[in-house]
Amino acid sequence: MRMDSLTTDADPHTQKSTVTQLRAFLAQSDLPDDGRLPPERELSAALGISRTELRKALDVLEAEGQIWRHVGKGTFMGSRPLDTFADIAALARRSNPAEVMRARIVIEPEIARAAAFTATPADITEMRLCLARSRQADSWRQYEGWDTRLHRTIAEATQNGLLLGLFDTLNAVRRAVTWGRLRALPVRPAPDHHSFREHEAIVDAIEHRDMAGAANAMRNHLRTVERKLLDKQLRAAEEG
Amino acid sequence: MRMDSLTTDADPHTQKSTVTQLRAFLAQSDLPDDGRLPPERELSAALGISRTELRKALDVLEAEGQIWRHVGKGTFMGSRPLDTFADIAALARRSNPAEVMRARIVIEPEIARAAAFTATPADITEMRLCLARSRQADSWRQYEGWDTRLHRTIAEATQNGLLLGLFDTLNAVRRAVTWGRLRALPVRPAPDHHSFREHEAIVDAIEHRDMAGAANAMRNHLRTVERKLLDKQLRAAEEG
DNA sequence: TCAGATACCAATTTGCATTTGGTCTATAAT
DNA sequence: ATTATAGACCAAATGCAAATTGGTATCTGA
Repeated sequence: MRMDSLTTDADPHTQKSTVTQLRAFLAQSDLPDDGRLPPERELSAALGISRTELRKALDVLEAEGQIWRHVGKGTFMGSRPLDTFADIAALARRSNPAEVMRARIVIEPEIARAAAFTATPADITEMRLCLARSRQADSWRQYEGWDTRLHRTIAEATQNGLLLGLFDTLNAVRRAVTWGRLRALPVRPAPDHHSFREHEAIVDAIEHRDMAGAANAMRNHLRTVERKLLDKQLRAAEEG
Repeated sequence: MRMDSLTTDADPHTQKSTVTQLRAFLAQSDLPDDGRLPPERELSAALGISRTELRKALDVLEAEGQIWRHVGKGTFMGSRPLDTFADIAALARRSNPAEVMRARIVIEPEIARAAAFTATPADITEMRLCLARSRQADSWRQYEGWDTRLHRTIAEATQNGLLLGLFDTLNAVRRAVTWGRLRALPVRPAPDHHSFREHEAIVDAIEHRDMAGAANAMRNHLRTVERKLLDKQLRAAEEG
């Protein structure tokens, strides 16, 4: 450990003064709402210091967490916005089937409730179409396709693009999460498959503008799915 | 009656033939990996038919679910992929403050309900901390920081990483959406600001494991925020 | 009456120039 | 010798105009 590293830090006074000068400038200048401060080239000119020196001062503020920077974007006051967790793969890696199921049970009933209030006749027509097609499905894969589309149509019926986006994210994670794994069985869902009745109850409630009924029907449906899923995992655990 | 001699007329035979011709073309031409087929203008020229007629044939294929189309993008084979916009910026561009508020009212009460079931003592301690800090805030910016952290702590308390991820997405969109715009007023929130009472009601309910109460308190809080937001927009509209 | 051609529209993509933080180098200063 | 300065360059990000593309309306002609 060489002590001269401290002395070569040449004049702590100088450094501190530039940081102080910068702090003062930032305190008195009113920044735009997004907290962005001027580009380094402008700021250094405005402060009458070199860009190098300014950057050293900015390094200090960044280390203190006062500012955050990003190439091409700029330098901003405040703390860096949390990493957009919107990465499906990352979410899926951190999650698991049970968690996905719980999240669905939290989110989707409320989406159904909202849809019961905002759904257009066209939405309901499409829901009915999904119902019919899912009954006619020749394979589980086809059935799953129409099931997914029904749930998404309900999310669309909220007429809220953000809710639809959140639903899509949830759905993408659901598909990405590694389950036991979906069988591509040639057999088709039994005509008395529980989802048929449950799906119909949901669409009926939405059609009748029964918000509470829609939420309950969706919750009931997802809880049944959850139960079947847990049963399946148990059986797989016993067999495996 | 000789049907086959009158091929110039617009009978079902002609229409069907264009569809067949199109099918044959698509079968023998190798499309790029994304399944995109040539623009309508090119394709109609290549097939020696008018764009109108081609579009009618494409309409048939689309109804059959063989292809999907999107303005500005093109026409593609296969089923339409769900636009998985996990992209915050894209979501924000398509959304607006009112929509964000509605989405919060749909999602967050249920998150609070789940949190009331799963919150740990440590979670509740942190919520109380956020409450206290928000009361002590010197500026709206500081207050907003603690408010955001409180809501996120509640989402964390669900112990569900996926729900937390969805909440973060919602929150990121909320920040990204351009409002009237947040004032950087030097004044601090009044000591009797409505959010203080409402936040406390939420945390109280969570602490008492009162799931319905937590959901109601959160809904009540967000509805108040929504009302204030609308009032503000109205005033801004009148002034501007 | 209806297919065909044309023009226009809005959503989207593409390409290019600009901006911006990050980094390196040469020069001058001390 | 060290350091500060200025300048140049890079990659990421942005902004903008032009081109592309599916969708739609209008006019024409048979």
